Amino acid sequence: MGNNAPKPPVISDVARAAGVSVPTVSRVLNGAAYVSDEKRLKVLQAIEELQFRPSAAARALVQRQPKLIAVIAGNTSQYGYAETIRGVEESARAAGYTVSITVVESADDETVERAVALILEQPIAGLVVLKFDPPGVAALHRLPKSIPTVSVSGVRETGVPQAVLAEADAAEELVGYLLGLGHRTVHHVRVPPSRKEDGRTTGWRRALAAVGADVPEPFDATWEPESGRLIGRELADRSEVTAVFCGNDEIAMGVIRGLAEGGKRVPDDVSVVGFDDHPLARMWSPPLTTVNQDFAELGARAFGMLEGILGGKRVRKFSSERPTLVIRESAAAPRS
Amino acid sequence: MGNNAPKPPVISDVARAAGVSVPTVSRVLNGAAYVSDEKRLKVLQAIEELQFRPSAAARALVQRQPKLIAVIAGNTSQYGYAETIRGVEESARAAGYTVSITVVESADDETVERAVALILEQPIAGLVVLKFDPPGVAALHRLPKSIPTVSVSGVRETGVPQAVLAEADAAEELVGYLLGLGHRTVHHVRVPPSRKEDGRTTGWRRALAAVGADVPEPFDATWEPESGRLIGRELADRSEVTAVFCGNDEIAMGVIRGLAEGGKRVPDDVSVVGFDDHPLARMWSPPLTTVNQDFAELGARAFGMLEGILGGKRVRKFSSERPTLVIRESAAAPRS
DNA sequence: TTGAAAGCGCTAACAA
DNA sequence: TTGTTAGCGCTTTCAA
Repeated sequence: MGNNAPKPPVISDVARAAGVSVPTVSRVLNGAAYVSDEKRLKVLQAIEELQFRPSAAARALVQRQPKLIAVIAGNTSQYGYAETIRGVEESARAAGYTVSITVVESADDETVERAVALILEQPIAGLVVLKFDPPGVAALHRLPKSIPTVSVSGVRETGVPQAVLAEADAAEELVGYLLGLGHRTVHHVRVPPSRKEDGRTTGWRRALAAVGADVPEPFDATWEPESGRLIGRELADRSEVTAVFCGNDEIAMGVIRGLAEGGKRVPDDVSVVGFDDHPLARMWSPPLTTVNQDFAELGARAFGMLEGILGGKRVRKFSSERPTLVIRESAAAPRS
Repeated sequence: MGNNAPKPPVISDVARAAGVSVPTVSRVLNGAAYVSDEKRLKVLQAIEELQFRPSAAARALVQRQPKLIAVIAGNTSQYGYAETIRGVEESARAAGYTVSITVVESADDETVERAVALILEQPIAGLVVLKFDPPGVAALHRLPKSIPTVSVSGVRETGVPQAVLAEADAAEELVGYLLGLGHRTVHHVRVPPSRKEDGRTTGWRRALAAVGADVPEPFDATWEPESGRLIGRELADRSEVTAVFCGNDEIAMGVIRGLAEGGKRVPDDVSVVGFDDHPLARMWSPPLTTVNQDFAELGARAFGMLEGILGGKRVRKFSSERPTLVIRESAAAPRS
């Protein structure tokens, strides 16, 4: 079997059916020039009858403005990523663009190169790169400068225009809050950083420095909550830890579970805070103190910048937003 | 400012630079026919120098086989959706395809029509429709049959080829387990169903019928854990409920929180089970008893079927997989 | 208001 | 092994 399907009608079929020339059909398609009502009607009818859909490929070729935006990301199902992508997709769709997603699984040359090549094989109008992690950063470096690009990140950096979340400031505030509760210092479990150090970690360091607190060695988690659980178990055995700042809520949940398995209660024995304000954060026991980040808005903003560039507008280098502290019940004063 | 960027080189630029004809360049590009090593080298050099990338639009136009797969979904960030999309993307990428995502926000005609039109404006090779919910189902109905399509769902249905999860069987097993624990009946909180009734609900009904238990009116949640919390609060006041089967883990977590707010403990006062085996399910307190569904595998399977169709192969109508029960600690025998 | 002609960047057929 | 010639389906001149 296979392709015995009747091949789709093309513009000339419509023209013939309507008894007009091809350019006339094109004109009604684009609503561009004057077409007599009579012919317009005939054309419309023919289109309807034949179920005609103009070929996207041909259009892209001749118009030189594809309606496809490519998003490059290190992963797609992690909360922050998924929400950012949702924001991009939603606003892109409203503006008549489709979005493609390509994940770059690791930062090694071959993987990055393959993913980039794949993307460039598509007729794309522009790119949004989620550079929350090393693969994203690596991909950004491989991209030809000739394609309009916007990046999305948690820290300001020079380069392409960027939609950014002021994570460092928010993290500093959050850790400052913990310190204010009376904790001597705050331990840190970080998620995979985009570079040597990401905004969350920087903010943590700044808060500790501000009060002259000890700066303990951070723990490294992966994106999996399970890695948080393992770290939680370790933490449970360290009697000096009274407060833990986790790189995101999912890791915080894992850490809390690990702590529980190790016999420690939150927030009675140790305070644990997260980051992102995941929808489950407030359902957790205890409800998580965290920082609310509007990733969907971030994605929308990134698309907005890209749209500006595509429209030939002058676009600001940065568009940043400040996350907000959300105090719930997973942090308390240390036991005296 | 805007487009003062030098426009990208095209194949004829390469041909000129390499001192060969355009088709020769095309030949080395596609590795198709014989090209002398000498010319091949020159061409390769020219390509490198000019940073030439063949136009995807032109290729799609002439080859009639675009390398883009469109995924249509009711949402993108919900766990099951996100994972399925990841599975599609991953296997598509391995096969040299890019995937685009379009969300259909509701099932109303206009929304569906707009989304479909957007997708059809792209040069797509095939479609994967996630019909876990009404928007997905509606979209599927609007799609022209001329485009190779595969759907993904929790229940077998005729129509286009389908990758399916045998949710009803798994739900039946899970509810049966609860009944086996000694519960008189099991209440049900369902997530937005794809049609009048989805597999999870059907399985629940079957399990109750099998033992002649009462069939209480199900509760309807949205995709938001918060809706589960609200329902949990209601449930807390109903002393006859001893076991609750939730449509997914996130809702289960919300329900448990609501129950806790209403003074009920899980599983001591009431047993609650979820569905999906979300990565956070085992981190929860208590760890959630649920059903493991391999959505990524489901997505991969869907792409596999699509690839088969595109390759002109004969493809089976269904490809199903049986989820597995995961017993943890959120369910126990009822208090006597 | 309309049609004829040209061309977008590429690949496929056909000679040479 | 290579170049010449034709399109792919559409939009955009340019005349009429």
